[in-house]
Amino acid sequence: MTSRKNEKYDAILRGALEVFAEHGFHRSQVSKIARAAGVADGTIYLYFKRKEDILICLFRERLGELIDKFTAGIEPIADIREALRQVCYIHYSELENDVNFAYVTQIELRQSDLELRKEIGEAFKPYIKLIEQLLVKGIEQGVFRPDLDVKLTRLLLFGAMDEVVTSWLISGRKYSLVSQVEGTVTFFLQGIGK
Amino acid sequence: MTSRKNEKYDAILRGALEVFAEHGFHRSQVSKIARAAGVADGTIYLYFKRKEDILICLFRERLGELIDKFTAGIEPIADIREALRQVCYIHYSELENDVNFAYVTQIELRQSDLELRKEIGEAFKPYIKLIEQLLVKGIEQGVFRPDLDVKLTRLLLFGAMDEVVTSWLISGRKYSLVSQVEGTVTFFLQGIGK
Amino acid sequence: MTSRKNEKYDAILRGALEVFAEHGFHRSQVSKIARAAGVADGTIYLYFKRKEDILICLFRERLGELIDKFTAGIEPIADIREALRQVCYIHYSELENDVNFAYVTQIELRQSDLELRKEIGEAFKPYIKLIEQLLVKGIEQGVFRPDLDVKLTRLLLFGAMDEVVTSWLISGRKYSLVSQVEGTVTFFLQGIGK
Amino acid sequence: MTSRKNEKYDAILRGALEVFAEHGFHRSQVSKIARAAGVADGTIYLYFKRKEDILICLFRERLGELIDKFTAGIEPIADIREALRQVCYIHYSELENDVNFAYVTQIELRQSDLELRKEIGEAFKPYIKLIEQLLVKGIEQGVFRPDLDVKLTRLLLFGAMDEVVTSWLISGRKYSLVSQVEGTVTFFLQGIGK
DNA sequence: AATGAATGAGGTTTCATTCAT
DNA sequence: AATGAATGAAACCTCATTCAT
Repeated sequence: MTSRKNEKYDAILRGALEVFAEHGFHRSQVSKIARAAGVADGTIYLYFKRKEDILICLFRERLGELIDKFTAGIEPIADIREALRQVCYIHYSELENDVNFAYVTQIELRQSDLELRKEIGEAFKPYIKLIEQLLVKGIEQGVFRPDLDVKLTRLLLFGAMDEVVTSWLISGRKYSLVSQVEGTVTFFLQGIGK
Repeated sequence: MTSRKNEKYDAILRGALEVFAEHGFHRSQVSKIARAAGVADGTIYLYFKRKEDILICLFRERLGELIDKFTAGIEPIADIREALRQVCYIHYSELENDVNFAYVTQIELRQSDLELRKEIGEAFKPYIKLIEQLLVKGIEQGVFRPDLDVKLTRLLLFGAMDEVVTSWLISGRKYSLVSQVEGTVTFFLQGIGK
Repeated sequence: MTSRKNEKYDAILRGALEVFAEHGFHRSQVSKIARAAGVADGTIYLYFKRKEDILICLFRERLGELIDKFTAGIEPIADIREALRQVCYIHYSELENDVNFAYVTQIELRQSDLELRKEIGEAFKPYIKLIEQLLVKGIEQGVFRPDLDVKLTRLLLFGAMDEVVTSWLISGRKYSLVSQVEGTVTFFLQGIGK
Repeated sequence: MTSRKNEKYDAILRGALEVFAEHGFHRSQVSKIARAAGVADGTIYLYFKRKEDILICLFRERLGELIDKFTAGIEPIADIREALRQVCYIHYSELENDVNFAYVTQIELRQSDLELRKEIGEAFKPYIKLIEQLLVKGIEQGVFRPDLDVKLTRLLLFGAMDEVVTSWLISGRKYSLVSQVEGTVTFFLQGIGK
């Protein structure tokens, strides 16, 4: 029942991901998304209030799944350093494995005004929080510098990874993103280590 | 003559910076920019091919000046670590001191499709190169790790600073950006240090 | 069975009257009417062919009742002048006592193209006819001018009353409509001359 | 110069009058009006804020002219009764001579919600005022009943004439409107009584 | 070089109506 | 008979760009 109900909703999100990634948000007409989703134009507005909402929901849905993967991925890891590596690995590998989603996240999602950016920032928070918790735990365990500014550092880590992904995308994905994990994590660990 | 010619050109860029910062790129009609610049709508097309060009040129002009400031700022500094601190300081302070430009750089400039993003990446290159040279020099001087992946690290540094600035903007500029220099640079130096 | 059938039919008309009066015909979505009537959107199309039909039927039903009231109201009155006064009184008092119906009659009903206007005119005919009969009887009784153009005069009477009602509605119903009966009827009976 | 400037404005109003009269307001697409006016769709929005504005302006312009004609028409007439006849004559003859304008005034103009109706009522005021002055003057001269409710009577007069015009239009203009002047004015001046 | 009136393509969204259940 | 999810046509308006002056 629920799955039936979500059928169109999911189809629209799938179609939107496709179209957004290929044409970019602003060049993606609602009718194009509808066609890709196999529904009528008007149907989209039964599930989403505005075109922008599709972008936001798309992002939220996928990011939610990602957060779960992050949480599940680092949970069993006792070593904080290893956990951080895992975060970076998941960040890079997930985006490398879903290029469409990577495009939407890195390029399209940024094509929005301040208002929307704030909402997106809100959606990112759980991830940022997760990094923060890692940092706090690391400080408690004496693995990271005790004088670390947690709020600043989480930005530095996220920003650094984010740029690596964007750059990889813009340059045409000519190299493996996952191969950058080692260099990134080494930089992080030295940076925040004692 | 040239200066006369530049008069309108500059006025348009100044007007555009104002309008872009206040309304965002997509909400900035050409006529609004023209009014802010004190010229007629059509005049803009004597100096710029398309609306997008204004954004690109605006960015290039200002970034050019910035690059000069960077170069001039670190030239006299012998200590590589200190030079890196200076880079970060200039990055943060320049954007903190010109909020309009900060908005355009961090928010509006990203509101563009892949095509435009590539052009912008091109404009950023001199800055990225400058960071790269710093890294190379640091490695040569034995101040930075010899196994540093220069191409990756420059992204990590830029990305980290970029995110700090964006986050500062989106959060409403409630704290001093320059006050984040120390934490940022410490993170960098430990991260890339021996 | 018939009454059961009429149950929904009536509910829809009641809902429509409510919604039309509050939002106006063009701003009254079928789904809004359906909700007000407590039925599904599709159900409406089991009873009415088009949205417009609801308006027409609504009007016809109520006008039918009104005509009956008019007929019943003037039947026992021997004095033609008094009968005319009664017509005006019913016209004003009925609309004053059902403001929703007044809105629909005076404002919404006019929001229709020529085609529809003709149909509405058709529905008005019995009322116009009733006025006409009154005039004829009055002439026969020697109470009214024998040279009266009946076809014209019925329009003049109806139009005059109609305008008084509309003006009362538009002005915000700040005075009693019934209080205008005396002035109106006096005007009818003796015009404005001495 | 001014005439040049008004050229398009007038053309649009002329086109709109044509299209409104033929198709009705709601069925008159902006593009249809533009074509009839010989301008581009967008041009319309240089002169009118919204489609509705065209209707309002069209009406105001023409009504303004009419008011002038009314004023000029009755000015030289000393006899109040004759002046009233003249008002009715102008009212009927002007609309009979410009059927398109008649359609817009009697049918299309009413197709608007309460908000707009109020604005239209505002535009009608000068005409209503003019009738009022006539009544006042007539009372002063002892030609009309001294106990006349001026505010009510002006509505009765206007409403009566208005209905005659509308009915003439809806019935297909099968008779001369001007031929109704005598009957109408006689009714006004002495009512229906003997 | 400068103007700004004119252009017209383009896209989101609404909502009356249908139809499978 | 009743539902309500789905449809998809339809149209206003915006605004980047042009071009006659």
